[in-house]
Amino acid sequence: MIQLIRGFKDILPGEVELWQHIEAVARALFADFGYREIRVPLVEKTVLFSRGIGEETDIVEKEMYTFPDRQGETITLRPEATASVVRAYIQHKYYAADPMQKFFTIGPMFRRERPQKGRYRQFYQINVEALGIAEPFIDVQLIHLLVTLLGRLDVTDATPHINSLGCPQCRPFFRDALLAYIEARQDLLCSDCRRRSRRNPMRVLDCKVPGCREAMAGAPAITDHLCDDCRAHFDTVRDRLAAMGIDYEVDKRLVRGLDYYTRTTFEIHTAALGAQSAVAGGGRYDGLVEMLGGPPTAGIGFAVGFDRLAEIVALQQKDYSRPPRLFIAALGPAAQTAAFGWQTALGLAGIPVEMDYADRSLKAQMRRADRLNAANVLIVGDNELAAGEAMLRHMASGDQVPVGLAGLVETLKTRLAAAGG
RNA sequence: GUGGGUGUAGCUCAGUUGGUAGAGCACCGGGUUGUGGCCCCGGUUGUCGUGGGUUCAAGUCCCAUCACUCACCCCA
Repeated sequence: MIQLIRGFKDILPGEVELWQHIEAVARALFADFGYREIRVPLVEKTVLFSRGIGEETDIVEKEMYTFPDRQGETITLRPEATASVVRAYIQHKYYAADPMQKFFTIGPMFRRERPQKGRYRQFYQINVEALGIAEPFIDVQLIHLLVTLLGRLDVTDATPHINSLGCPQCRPFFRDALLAYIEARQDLLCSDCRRRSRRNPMRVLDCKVPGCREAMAGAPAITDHLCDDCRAHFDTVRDRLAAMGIDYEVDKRLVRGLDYYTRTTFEIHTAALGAQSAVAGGGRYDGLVEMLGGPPTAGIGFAVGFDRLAEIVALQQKDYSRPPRLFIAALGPAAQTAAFGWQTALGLAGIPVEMDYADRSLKAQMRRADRLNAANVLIVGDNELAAGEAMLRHMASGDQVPVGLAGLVETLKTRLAAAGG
């Protein structure tokens, strides 16, 4: 038997309907706010990600699926979507005609991590990106969209955590202050933190090791070191969120793993998935367009972890399946032939109908109708084809299923109840 | 990359100090029935994850390996 690759998974019928539901809710919401779908390739030149995400991130250093194609060029399965969307924005010169562009995209990403709950090597994200809008309104809108999306999916325990990472003007001052603080407490930190303190001291802030948390409790907060512009931006975001009635928490430990983030960052966590608690996250990346070769352009976006979101929504145990409206239990060769014709006609009329393609016992066919959760069952023998035709006309002409037509059709539940439980 | 747990039928699992592989559900056929639920009878399904080793004998003990899973790490 050939098995699928470690960390990859099948999304089977039954689960797919839930994914479709989530997608439909997301698409409708984004469309209502003027976000347009963009579909970008799954494979890009490696340099797009190494430059966009950051050479020294874990993603680029050890998690990307990178390989040479036949001509020897090094290409990579996309580990995230933002870099590709920004690349498309630059390549198609959106900045020239109208720099303000709002996109969304939904699709698979690839990272070679060790699989665990809510984490796969091929995972799906819902991405929203807004380019060319520097004003804090858009930060607020994205957080609002995220909260609304989760709300419409009945995800309740989701509060946005927000922070500001500052900008290239003010972050160096904070970084210095943080480094000084960390260096004074080197021996209190775990080995991971001592290692990463040099390269990315901000990551020490969100280390989960108790000793580190303790040692970092009094660490300087980025929000105390923001320049005037960044401070004003962050204050406006907070004011507008409050004005919209969105509950949020300022989390000064909130830093993000990708190098391109600036100013506003946000995450949404949930307790439903154990350690993989982040279900969505995003932030502003005002330098990224320029870094990838475009003109200086503001940018902000978020990603929703689709797999995790689907697992959370699945906990609600709602039924998104679309069972057949009718099951035709045909007894005898003539009835089978007629039933096949009816299934075709009703299917073309938009009414999903199931049947056994084999002339099996009524018991076997009824079991299958039950398993498929068919709304109605038509039992028809070789001598009852005329009644079946009448049934067909009724169903094809309107939504109403005539119950009890010639005694042939009844809902399963009615029949079972009549049989006396 | 590191650590823990788990691998036996389609599913959930049992399997004693090592002695020829089991149950329930599901599936298929039949009986009963107002041709169906319930009930009754019968039947199919396994390279016991894989490969080695110990042994007269391994699902069981040992080693390796793979997969799944949870956590670390990282991230959404």
